[in-house]
Amino acid sequence: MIKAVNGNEGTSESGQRYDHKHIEEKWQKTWEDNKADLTEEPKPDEKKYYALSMFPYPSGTLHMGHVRNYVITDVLSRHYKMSGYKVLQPMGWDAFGLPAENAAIQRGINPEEWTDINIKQMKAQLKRLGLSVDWSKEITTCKPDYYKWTQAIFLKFYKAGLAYQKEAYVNWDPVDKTVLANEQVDSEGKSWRSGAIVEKKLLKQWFLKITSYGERLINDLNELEGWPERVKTMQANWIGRSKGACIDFKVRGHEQKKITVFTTRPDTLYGVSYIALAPENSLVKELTTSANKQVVNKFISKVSAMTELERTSDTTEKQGVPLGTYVINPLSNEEIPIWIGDYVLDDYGSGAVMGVPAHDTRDYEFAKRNNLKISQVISTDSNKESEVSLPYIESGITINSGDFTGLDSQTASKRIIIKGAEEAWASNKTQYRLRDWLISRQRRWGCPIPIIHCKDCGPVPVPEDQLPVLVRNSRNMDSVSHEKDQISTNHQPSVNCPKCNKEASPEEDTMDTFICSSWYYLRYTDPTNINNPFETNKANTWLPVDQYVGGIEHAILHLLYSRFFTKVLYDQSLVSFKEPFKRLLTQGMVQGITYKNIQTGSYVKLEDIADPINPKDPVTGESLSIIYEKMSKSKYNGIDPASVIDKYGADTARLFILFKAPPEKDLEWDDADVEGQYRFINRLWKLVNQYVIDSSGIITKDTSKDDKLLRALVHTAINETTKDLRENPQFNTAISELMKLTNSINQYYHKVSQPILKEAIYTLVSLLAPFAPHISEEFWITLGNKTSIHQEAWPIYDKSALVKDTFELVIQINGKVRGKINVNTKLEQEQIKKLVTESDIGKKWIADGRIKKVIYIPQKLINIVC
RNA sequence: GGGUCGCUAGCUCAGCGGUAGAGCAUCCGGCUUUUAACCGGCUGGUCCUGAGUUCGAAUCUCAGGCGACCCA
Repeated sequence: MIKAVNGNEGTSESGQRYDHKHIEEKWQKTWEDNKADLTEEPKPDEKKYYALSMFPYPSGTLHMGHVRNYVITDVLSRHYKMSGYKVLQPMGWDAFGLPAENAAIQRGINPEEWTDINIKQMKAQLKRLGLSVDWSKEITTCKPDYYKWTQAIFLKFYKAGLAYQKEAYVNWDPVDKTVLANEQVDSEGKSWRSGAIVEKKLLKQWFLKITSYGERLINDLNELEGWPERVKTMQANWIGRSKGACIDFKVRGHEQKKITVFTTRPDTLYGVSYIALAPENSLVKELTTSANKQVVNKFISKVSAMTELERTSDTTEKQGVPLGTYVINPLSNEEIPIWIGDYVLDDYGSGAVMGVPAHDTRDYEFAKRNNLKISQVISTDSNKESEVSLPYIESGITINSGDFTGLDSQTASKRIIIKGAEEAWASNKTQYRLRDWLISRQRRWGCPIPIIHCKDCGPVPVPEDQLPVLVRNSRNMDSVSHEKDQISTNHQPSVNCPKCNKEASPEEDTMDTFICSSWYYLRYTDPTNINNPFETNKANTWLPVDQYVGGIEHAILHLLYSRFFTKVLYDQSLVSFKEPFKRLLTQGMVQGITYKNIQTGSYVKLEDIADPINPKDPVTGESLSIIYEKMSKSKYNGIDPASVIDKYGADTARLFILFKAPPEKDLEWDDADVEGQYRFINRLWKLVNQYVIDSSGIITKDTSKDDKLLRALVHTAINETTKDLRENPQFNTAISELMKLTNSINQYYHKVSQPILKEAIYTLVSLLAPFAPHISEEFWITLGNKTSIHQEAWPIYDKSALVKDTFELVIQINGKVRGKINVNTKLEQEQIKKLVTESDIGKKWIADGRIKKVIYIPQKLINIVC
């Protein structure tokens, strides 16, 4: 169905200068009036394309990273729409979170009003980009009509046993004053949001059982063919599957007690010289002899003050103290001392490790420091004990291992576990690094956890017909402190227990905002449903997302959580797919030029620099380095999208950001290149308008010989551009093709017949449409069409257009290019060989006519070896 | 330390067994309503290094160098 274009478009700007402001405003209004971007549901025989951008936090200002993200998604949406697909391209707001709450606390503003104002601002900025987003699907996670369903989904998890409360040592962010999930703390122990070093606190918190899905989350990565390899690797590393064994050590003198360790190297069992327990391990107290009690307690309190990073880092010294008790090695019957070590964590594995100093780096350091025995049990060769330097952590051949000596590591491990299984002290075990997802947040501006705590019944879910549990006190959040203990004294009015009806208290914490974003892509398919989070049919129609576009910073966090949610909903038969995002594109950063003083580390504003070619620090006079870094206020290198659109228009901004670099790479902002794109549009403007003038008066010429050449170039451009938009999108090369085609048309303009020229111009405008939607629409109308270019069909590649009568044959003699000749395509290899040997080039380079071998690549080249 | 990805014209990147290319910038010429725009044209490359495979390597293999990111 082709919609007629209404409005004031009948008057084109033909012949005048390119006025981007006027054209873009006109078309944005026309599209909105015509509801051009409403989603059409695909009929059973129609193909669908779900193009999704990671939705933004409504900070109020659009930055270049957003622009890049949404323009990429829009180009794909527009292309697939022209290619006959029914397309869903929605947009929404990840609207709960700290900036609104901090604004509320600091300035006494209502966080909801603050958020609404920001959304309004950002939406207006977004609309200037000319995105074909269907705004009727808009969702906002902080609105009750959305978070009601976040709560309903939480209760589904709860009822399935996937949400539970536990007292544990958790990551506490002292700046944002809330706990964090493990995924939200980086490898340096810093909060992903505030950058503060997190502390450990013992608190009772809500968790989601993501560990139950660890195996499926890692296995199904294999199905994600359209994901970047590095994102899959990062997720696999995060989940951290290791296959090994559990081994029980009996405690001497406590025959009923045993210590279980997990190890990936059962083959080193003969080399165990100590067992190290986590200081928090519950066995520590009863296994400590009275003589050792004092040092052990002292050590425990020392460790409790350390961060996880300090305890496990490679660079810190491994410390520990002995308990004074011993275990028995089940294989060698040797007595082995029990220690506690700072590098052993209680919540990983069983909170105990077997120390094999000869074959593990950290065990080696620990043994060296504490004078423990180091016995080598693995070597490269069964006879050469001294050949390897310790610690030797590779697998190899067992030595000094009793009945298991002389085996390779793999065989030894297998046999040792079999023996251990027979004697009931060992078993195979797969261990994951992934831990359960801590979702409680001690914040107000988040989705409330729909649980009521009753003294008699314990935690009780809020009945579904009473959802949503509304955000509390949002009107005067400024008056409320956020320390957990102070919130308690500032208690909410009590509620009644849904089970026993006695007085009870509501859960005070809110959910991690990553919960809200773990299912939003489903809500887009059915955003106004008042009975369910979404209708299963609708979700199954549109999902999985065909192309997801967003930043690499969510490689683990959001993408892992969303995959987890999808699998849970799949298990509850609410969706029919196991993975939400078929293809993922992680776009690179947009970087701005910075002038940095390397000595002082400070950044200098461009306006403070006298000579930008040879920049000097205005204070110290030192030379400044010119480097590109992610745009930010503190580096004075930000470019405001609004100012670029004002000056050059959205089409130029779109072309620049797409052309400058492949989508997954970082992009360096360069004003000169922006102007280059603006000039490109101006060249197009002249070409199209000149053609309109000429075509109205010109009588069709006879078909000339150049027709074929231009037509071949046109269809090459169709083919290349289409390939660049499919499979592995490369917008930079696609736009480069459009520039080449423009140059070709100018070159052949006066040499070809009218129908061929028309095909070339029409094709060029169609191919341009997804990239520069406003000017393409303008061109289309200027050319005399009455419908929207965005409703037209994508040009179809005609392979036969590329068939030529002659081709340029490259002549190689002994693999070196010596010349080229024009050859009729009908000639066979023998005829060509004759032609070449008799040519001037052949005569010159073929010595004495002795030809050893001829390699002929049809239509391309001939290589004569002599 | 491990993993992933890069290294091609001044810059940003294509090409991934068969003549090394595009855009921008530079330079030259033309034109005009000359602090500049536009049009046309020319330059410009040990394809990071070394070895191997091949009739032929930017492209495949191996080793090394440099850089980015992630994990430890």
